[in-house]
Amino acid sequence: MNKKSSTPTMKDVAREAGVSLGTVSNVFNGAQVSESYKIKVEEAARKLGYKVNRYARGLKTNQTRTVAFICPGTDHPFFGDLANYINKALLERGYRMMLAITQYSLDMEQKCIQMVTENKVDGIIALTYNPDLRIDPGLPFVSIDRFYSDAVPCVSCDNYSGGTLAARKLIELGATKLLFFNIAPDVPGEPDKRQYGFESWCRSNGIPFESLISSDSLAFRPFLQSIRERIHDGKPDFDGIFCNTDKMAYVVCQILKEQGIRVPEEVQVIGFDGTNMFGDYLMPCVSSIVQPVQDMAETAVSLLLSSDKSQIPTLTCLPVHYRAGGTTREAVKLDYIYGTEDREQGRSNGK
Amino acid sequence: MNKKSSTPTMKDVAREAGVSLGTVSNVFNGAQVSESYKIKVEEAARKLGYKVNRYARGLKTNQTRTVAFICPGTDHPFFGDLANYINKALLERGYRMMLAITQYSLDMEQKCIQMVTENKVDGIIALTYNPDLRIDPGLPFVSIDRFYSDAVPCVSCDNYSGGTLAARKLIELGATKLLFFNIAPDVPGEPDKRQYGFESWCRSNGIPFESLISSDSLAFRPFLQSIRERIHDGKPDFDGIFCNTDKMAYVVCQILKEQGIRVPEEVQVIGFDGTNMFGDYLMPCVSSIVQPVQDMAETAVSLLLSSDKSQIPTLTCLPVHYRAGGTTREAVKLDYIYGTEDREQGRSNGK
DNA sequence: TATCTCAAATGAAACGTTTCATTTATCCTG
DNA sequence: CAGGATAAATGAAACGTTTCATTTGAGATA
Repeated sequence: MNKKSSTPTMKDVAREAGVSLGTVSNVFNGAQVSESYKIKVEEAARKLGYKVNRYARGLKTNQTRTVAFICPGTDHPFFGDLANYINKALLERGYRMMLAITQYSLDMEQKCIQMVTENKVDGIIALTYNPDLRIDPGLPFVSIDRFYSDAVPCVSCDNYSGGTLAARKLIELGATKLLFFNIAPDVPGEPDKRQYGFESWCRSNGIPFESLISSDSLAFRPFLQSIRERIHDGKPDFDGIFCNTDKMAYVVCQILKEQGIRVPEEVQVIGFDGTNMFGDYLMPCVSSIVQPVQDMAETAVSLLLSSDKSQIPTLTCLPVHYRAGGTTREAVKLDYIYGTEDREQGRSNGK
Repeated sequence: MNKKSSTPTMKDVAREAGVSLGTVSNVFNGAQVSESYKIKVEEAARKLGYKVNRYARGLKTNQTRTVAFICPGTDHPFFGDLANYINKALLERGYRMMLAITQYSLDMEQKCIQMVTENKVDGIIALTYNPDLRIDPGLPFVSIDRFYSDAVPCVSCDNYSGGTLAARKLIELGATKLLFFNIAPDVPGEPDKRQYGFESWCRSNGIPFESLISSDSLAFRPFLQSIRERIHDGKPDFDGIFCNTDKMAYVVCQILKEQGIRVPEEVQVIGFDGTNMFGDYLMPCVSSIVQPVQDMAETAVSLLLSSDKSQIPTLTCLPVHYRAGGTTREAVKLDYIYGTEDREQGRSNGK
């Protein structure tokens, strides 16, 4: 019956409907077509099971309604959430997300840019660490958490205020001598400002504090070592800790527990990220400065897709807030599981 | 200088190198080309900054070296890990992953299939729930955790043995009366076998048990309600709980805590998934039956890409194992943080 | 009726590759 | 040195769309 068994093309649809190729194209692109022809074409397309060939279209139009998100991995809850929200925001605007994973490798970051460029994406949102990234000035690009240049808009949260807030909260909740923990990043980035905010607030308010920065750039083991050295047995000489990430906060809590130091009774701990594992159901979680992940995703997408390129801010810092968890001494009893209806976030599918 | 300012094509490279179009193509596809010509072409390509146009190539070859992974979301640690490993396995084989997120919506599952088909992927790996999914028999397809038909290979873990193992472990660790918790799935799937394995082992060994299945299909709230009803105040009439997922296990632990029941002293809890949040650093985590996520990813990829389609098993069940966490009474003290060097998993970048 | 207008339909050309039937060059063999 | 065999290079055609200059035809106008 069919001349060929392969997937039907517009030409097949045109023949089936008894119209020209251009008309078929016009139907699928919403151009001016008389109602009767439109119906004929749509019917033929349905009958043949026609699907547009995005490669032919992309070749011709040179735009793909696809945006790349380059990120270290989906294995970390923060990145996983971010990818999820960016995907959502793009979908709502009629775009597709192409995810490129770098596995925390600086070389891969450049390769991913190359790859997504070959795929003719209409823009790139990137969470990268490589300071020497070569960015094509012709391709819309939004960076997350890393400032490259005035030509590359950067979206981050208000890290500085987050640091300030953490210090203030710890003091308000009864701590008197503070510690800051971090792993030294090997390239500067927006998150560094958490420390500046923390230290600056402590200084302004005459609060004694100490910052402990594990030197070895990106590995976690030396970090464990250095905090274990700092937290010697017996009575600790501090009672409030601010960690640069939630993950570090969990580790610190564990080490405190090892040493027989009770959290939050003796020492209170605040992390950063607001990691929302298992929705809100992982309890008790670490107290944390919450990044507005969804806002960041939305903002990155709308900046990238914005048509008025002259109006785009160089750096956008979105507001953070504090979320009480199980590692601080809140006056009011926590009430997560009994929480209000709006905490339920759609279907969970039992997972 | 340049005839046109747009991105250079193979034609431009051919002109620059003083060779024919076909030769340029041969160079980039590893066909037989003399060394001197190869060098000329590569030099010209570098000079012009030539990048292959995947849309032109895809149009011509009708294959894209891209595989779609359709999954509910990257916000759940299990899916996030899976996506990460599938991406890795594909990359190692010279393929790219295209991620399509369904947000747990059955309609979206079909739309995602449509979308990735338009994008001419070479195959699909899907973690879906819709029992009526229309699957193109001409396109390689591997399903995860859901059996569709003999024509669609399914990869899962050994859920049945996992259920068995959970029951056995609880008893070995001193429990005497067991409980199983789950949310009733609205469509059957491989994970259902966890319950069968659990119950079957209990029956064979004369262990008293009870299975509590929250009826409302996919929401988490009724689940909370039903376990709270079951766990009434005072002395519980059970001392071991197996939960169908880690997330449920965390919730159950939290509710037990609310009721003043100590874990693991009075009641021990085992979950399912082996969720590896923050690498291995979230401690103490829930005791769990660990799914071999990486193996599952590798297997799905190699089944999909296997050239000998006649040899592909209908159902592949990969072995699970038990991982002690903080919710069971192990004889030996846990030692995660002090663990051996091989627990460190590459760079963590401070996140 | 002849002419003009304008919307609708047409179909050839182009997008940047790969493919493959020819052509050209090189090296042996007798 | 003629003839044959092999390897390398060539360039036109094709992939399935979109685009756009052109054609068609139905009303409206004179």
